Amino acid sequence: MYQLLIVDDEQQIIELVRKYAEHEGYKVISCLNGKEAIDKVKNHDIDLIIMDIMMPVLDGFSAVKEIKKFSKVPIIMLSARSEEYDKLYGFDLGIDDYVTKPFSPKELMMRVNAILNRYYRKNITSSDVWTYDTLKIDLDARIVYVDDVQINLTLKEYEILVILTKNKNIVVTREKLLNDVWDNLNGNDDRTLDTHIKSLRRKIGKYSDNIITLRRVGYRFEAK
Amino acid sequence: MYQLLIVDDEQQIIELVRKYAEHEGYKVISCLNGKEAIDKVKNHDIDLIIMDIMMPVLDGFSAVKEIKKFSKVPIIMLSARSEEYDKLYGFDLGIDDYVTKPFSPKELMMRVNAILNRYYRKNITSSDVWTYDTLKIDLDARIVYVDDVQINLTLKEYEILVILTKNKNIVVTREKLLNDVWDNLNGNDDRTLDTHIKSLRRKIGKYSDNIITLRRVGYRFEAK
DNA sequence: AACAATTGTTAAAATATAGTGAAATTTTAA
DNA sequence: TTAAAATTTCACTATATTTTAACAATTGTT
Repeated sequence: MYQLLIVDDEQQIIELVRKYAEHEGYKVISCLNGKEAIDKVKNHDIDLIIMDIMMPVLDGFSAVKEIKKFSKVPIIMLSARSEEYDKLYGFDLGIDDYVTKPFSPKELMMRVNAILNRYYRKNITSSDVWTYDTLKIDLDARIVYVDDVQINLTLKEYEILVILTKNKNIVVTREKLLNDVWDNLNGNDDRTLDTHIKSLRRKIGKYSDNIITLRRVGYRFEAK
Repeated sequence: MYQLLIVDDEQQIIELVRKYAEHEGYKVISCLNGKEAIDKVKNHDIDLIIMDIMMPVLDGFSAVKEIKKFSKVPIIMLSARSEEYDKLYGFDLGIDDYVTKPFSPKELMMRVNAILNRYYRKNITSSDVWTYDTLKIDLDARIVYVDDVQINLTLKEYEILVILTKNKNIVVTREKLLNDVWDNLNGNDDRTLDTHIKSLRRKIGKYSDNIITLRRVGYRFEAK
């Protein structure tokens, strides 16, 4: 479960966002200014910050600058349209997104979801077992089972399978696979990827048909 | 996928922005002055323009004035710092945002994202599905359904359908389709496009009549 | 109505792309 | 160092996709 930190000097805003965030299944903690926010990030396991810019004691900019020194937590900034908007320009603070006030809480939540998905997609691999029917991928142990029988995948085969299943029902382009599985992006026109797909398909047996080929695009792991 | 048009007489700037924009997943086309920009907007499916003001042949203001006559595409203007008069003038033209040079490409991208999200009211979550009656286009999975039955479209068919539905109730010229779906604009007088339209219509069955032919102009996807 | 211009239709040809299997090469582990 | 495993390469095959081309149908114009 993800934990959000909401930083705003208006209690009303905090409660509004809290309501929506909790409805989405997030845990919420909050505080009223940048100084408190720094403390919270130091002492809690925060997954994402929603921070206002104009606040007493310590403003959003300064807080972000400070937080970025010791944390990589993604941040969404809130700002009133005219004044603070321009301040964002010129600062390369590494903010992930920003939303101007007044905002729609629903849209804010969509952005929160998007960032959390994007940001933590790769980290989800820790301590998790991914299952589709009787295809099981133990990401900790790096073992794949089909019908409870362990199958031996090579590094490349395994990485391809993980990328495809992590993006189940989403097309993964050839280019993305080449970039992700292979460090060097060759202007690749040999059959390396195809060959690995082939051996992967052979090894996962009855699930080979779940790896759909999309000509001129890439592959998609199809899961109901 | 959104397509950006970058208009600047400095090739360096174009390449800088292109690099960031492509990294964000945008498709980029570019040109060097306002006159070319007008042509590009007429003949390509552009979702947002990033345009410099000071350019030879035709400056940014004149180009915007012209483009606004026939298109609602959102525009971000670029300009050298401290041209306050220019700034005001620009906003009068219905420009969506304004960035002064030198700018941070990351910040520019944030503004691009913000405008595209606001303008097209599209969510940035992972489930991007366009629906008209029982015609459903899952853009992530690249799957099209009619009456909940998956239909298989080739790359070209799919791209044509996406462009048409993205511009629902708006004419997409033949030339736009040829430019957008095919990289190379042949002085095309064969029946390639028609053939693809034909097979697309066949595949989408009862929705084939929603693709309206406009003689000498192009096609329009008609949605109530 | 006659004609020109444009788009629709069809099947076949041409092209592009992914799949395959074996061999060559590189990496890894013993 | 050597054998085995993993990976890449490559020629070839299979197949899907795209284009071509000839002709038909439709629409617009006079």
